[in-house]
Amino acid sequence: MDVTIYEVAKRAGVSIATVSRALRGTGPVAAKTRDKVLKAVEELNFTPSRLGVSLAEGRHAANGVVFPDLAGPYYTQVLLGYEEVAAELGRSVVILSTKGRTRVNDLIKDLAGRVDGMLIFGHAAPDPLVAELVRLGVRLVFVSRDPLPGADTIRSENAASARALAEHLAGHGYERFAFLGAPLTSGDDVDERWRGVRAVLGGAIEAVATREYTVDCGFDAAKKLLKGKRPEAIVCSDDEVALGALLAAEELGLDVPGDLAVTGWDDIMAARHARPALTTVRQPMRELGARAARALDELITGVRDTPRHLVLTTELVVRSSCGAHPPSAERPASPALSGGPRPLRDP
Amino acid sequence: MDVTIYEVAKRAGVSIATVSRALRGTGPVAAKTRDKVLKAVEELNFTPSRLGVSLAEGRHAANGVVFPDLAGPYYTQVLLGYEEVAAELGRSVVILSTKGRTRVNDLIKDLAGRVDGMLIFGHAAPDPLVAELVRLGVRLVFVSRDPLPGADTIRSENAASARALAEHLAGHGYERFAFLGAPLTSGDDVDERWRGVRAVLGGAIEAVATREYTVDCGFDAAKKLLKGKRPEAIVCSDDEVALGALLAAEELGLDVPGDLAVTGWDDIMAARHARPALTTVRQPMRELGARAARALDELITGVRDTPRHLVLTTELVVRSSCGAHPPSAERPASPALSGGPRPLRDP
DNA sequence: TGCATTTGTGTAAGCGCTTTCAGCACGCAA
DNA sequence: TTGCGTGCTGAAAGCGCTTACACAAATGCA
Repeated sequence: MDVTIYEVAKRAGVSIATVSRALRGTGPVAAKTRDKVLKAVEELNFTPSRLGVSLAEGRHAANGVVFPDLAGPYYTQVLLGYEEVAAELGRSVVILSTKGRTRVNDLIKDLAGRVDGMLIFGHAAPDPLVAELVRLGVRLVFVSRDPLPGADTIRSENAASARALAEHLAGHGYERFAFLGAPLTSGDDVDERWRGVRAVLGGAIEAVATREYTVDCGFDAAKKLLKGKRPEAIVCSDDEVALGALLAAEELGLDVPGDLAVTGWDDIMAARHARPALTTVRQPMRELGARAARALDELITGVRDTPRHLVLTTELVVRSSCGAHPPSAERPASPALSGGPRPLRDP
Repeated sequence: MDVTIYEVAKRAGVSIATVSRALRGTGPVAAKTRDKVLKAVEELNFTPSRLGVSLAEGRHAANGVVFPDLAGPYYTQVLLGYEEVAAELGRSVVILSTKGRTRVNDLIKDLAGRVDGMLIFGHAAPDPLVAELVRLGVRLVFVSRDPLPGADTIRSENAASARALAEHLAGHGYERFAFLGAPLTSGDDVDERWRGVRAVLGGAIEAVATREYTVDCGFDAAKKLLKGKRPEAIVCSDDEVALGALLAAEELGLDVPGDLAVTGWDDIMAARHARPALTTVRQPMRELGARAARALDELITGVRDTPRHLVLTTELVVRSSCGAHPPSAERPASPALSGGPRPLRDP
């Protein structure tokens, strides 16, 4: 990768300006000249240095993405949606994982220096730093957090879906609930879900924290919870925690949904395959990433300069883990769902 | 991000060379001068442009990674291990997913132009392109593929582990086997596993392809397979396919391991939580990524310039999906395991 | 005190591109 | 013939840094 535009120019017997024009198609170049240039490029196997181009153009043609960890399908799916669209827009994606890192601020600032803008998951970057980045003019898009001045935010709807889910469970006749995977950060997705279910169930639901939103942590927390005076239904912060809860129930010899109802959130692939199949709320993870990439592109190209806060719709996916339903009766949308998530029976 | 070193120099009343030296600690700078510079840097909130630095230094301080998809824990874990070490070495990570992409060659070449070296999973890059990259002097490390001249390769041991697994299954007395998730590419990990088990089981095992290495595909293929004259044991290409097979068995009312033994590969988190818990071969996924990052660093810094082919050891993890074992008898290593994977009973 | 080192700083030459600007040659209408 | 585009090309000025080199000032030592 060290043949430069000068060597091409020399070989083609033209100036570097002409080589550049011929290659990018900017400005007029005589057909004969272009051929000479392309021939030289071919022979020398020339690829323009990305650094030279970026420095001259004043843009990186790269986006960053900051996430806490890549554990589980959620981050992965969003990331894939993001990368796909970014590639389509001619941008590379630079990743940064913050979990367990020291000097996160420096890492994020360094990242900011090598991209035109970045996607940040939830609260993966500390608020003061975010403010500084905004002040410096870094283009930012946040996923899964509360709106924030000066930057775009994109998230899936949580509150209404959570209320719908809670009402569905209440419709089963349950009276004692637990919310497993209590929010560790206010303003993030899980926090909204918690507020949503609590708005419906009030004092009938208690919050139980898990260390992380993983199967293991869900398992541990659920086991502990179920050994005490156990709830009739566990609403989990996400599907992974819910899978952990299912395992804990099985280990304790509890039948789901007979002895205990369990619900998740996200509708990851494993939710459908779980036994029993998991009632959950589907959020469009890949689309979240894709939209974020497009939003970022708009900010970078300057098509738009005022922040926008987008909320994607979700679907309540009723399967068997929340309790027995009449075998084939199509469930009508409850009033609470209007304008919110559409309920959906899984085949 | 648009205050330059010139403005800092002006404000501090020194030359840009001095600013650079003060900031990087190269060359002598009087304490008083340094303070002036640092003060100016602080006041202007200066961060050196990554592009300027890279262009001058002649290095990107970034590594690439090319994978087909990010589906499932395997790629994710390797990626995390890689990113962690790369960050530790002061390098960013630029990702590129190839699945479903057109013009993959261009994407990879573009990536090559913005990094100092890259990690490529299996056969995610076509061989002719790889040859060209090697010729161009791009530093490359491959994960999970057969050794290849001119580049490092790192993989987990497959053949011996596969033989050990096959012998373990044979020890259960099974006589009719299927290998689910037949290799689509010769030379990759799954291919080695298939060769390994076949070396032991010979004609007693038949290969069954799946479209991809996912739970869904494993489920579909297993269902089809189990409806015919079914084998007594299914050796799966990886854990995800195996989880699909478990689900298919359940759906068909087959007891695992009573009616059918199933094994996986990788030991992803879900393997331990599956019902029944999955017998599998553990491979050090994060370490694979971490080692790749270090190997790449060696190639880039020039500490080493001859390719190296590394094979990490694996562990046979015997759980319940392969058949009943005496409750607490520690399983001795079979002779076939010497030098190969260490067997391990999971609590 | 004189001379050889250090030490500290600035100048300027890159690094590999893009793009403005000026200039040249040509064709065509006046 | 003059004048005026028009099409094509090259020189050169950046883009934001690092660093070799030159040089002045400060220091060490006899």
